[in-house]
Amino acid sequence: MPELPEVEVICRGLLPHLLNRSIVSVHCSGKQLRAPVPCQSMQTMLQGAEITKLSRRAKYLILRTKNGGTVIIHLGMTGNMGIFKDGSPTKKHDHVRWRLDNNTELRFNDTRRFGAIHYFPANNKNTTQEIRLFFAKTGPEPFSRSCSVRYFVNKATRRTIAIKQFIMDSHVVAGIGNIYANEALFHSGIHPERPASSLSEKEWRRLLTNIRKTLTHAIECGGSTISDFLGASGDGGYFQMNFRVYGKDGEECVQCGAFILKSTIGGRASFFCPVCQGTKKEEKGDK
DNA sequence: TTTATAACCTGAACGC
DNA sequence: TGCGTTCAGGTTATAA
Repeated sequence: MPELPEVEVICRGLLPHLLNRSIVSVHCSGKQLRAPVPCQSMQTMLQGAEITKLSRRAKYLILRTKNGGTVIIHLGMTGNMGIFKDGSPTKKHDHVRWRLDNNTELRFNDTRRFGAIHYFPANNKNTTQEIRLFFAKTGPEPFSRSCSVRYFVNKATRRTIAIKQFIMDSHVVAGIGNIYANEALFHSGIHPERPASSLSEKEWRRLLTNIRKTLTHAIECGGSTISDFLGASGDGGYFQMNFRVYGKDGEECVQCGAFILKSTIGGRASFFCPVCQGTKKEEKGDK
């Protein structure tokens, strides 16, 4: 389940294999992802296009070509990308293959087809504007300066939604999924069901610090391997060894020894320590 | 405007 | 062993 760290790891892993390479052809499985794959336009417009940039925004990979075309890829729940030798056996659920000029292929594999591929053609004068619009509602990157304590305090004003759902909302802040929301809240000692507006400035500072620390550490570890995710190298990450609460229900808390509890918040499995993370109500005297 | 929920999808795990 | 059910979860659309 690729979240920001996993997408960042894939991006860094793919970059040296893609930069300055030209796309020879594009092949699609014909199966629809979350949105229809723009196969025909990619086949027409990307042929011979040189890749000049690969970057990440939120949980999206952005591939740019010299002729101005842009491919935006979301890995969904089970999506993965990797470089393979041309002609090597394809796997079930390989949905898009970009053949490169050095006898390799960039492949997009997605078992559950929750992923998405968007293509903004080179000859469209409004491409830059369209891409800007595409990300217009996406919140700031957790590492950016605009993602500050003040930003969160303002954004959370009068919001009664659970803090865990709030930080997982991509319109609020980009890239935080279920795993890292659970972990960051644990490290901050904040109950996941606390209303977003109930956090004090001090708690927001602690939470923002821990979101950044958790994401940074996960990137350094190569992400987390939870059933589906493999980095661009084909190796799994090992951040899951650092999980303190995620998937640990019934186990003892590493800090206090209490049993980790599991509940459903916003339809998502949520894990927390009932002692270290206090209660659903705001901390006394912490406002 | 905010919140809640359903839908999309496949495979693993589980119970019978 | 085989079948049916449940669960996992990011994003979007829709309803309340």
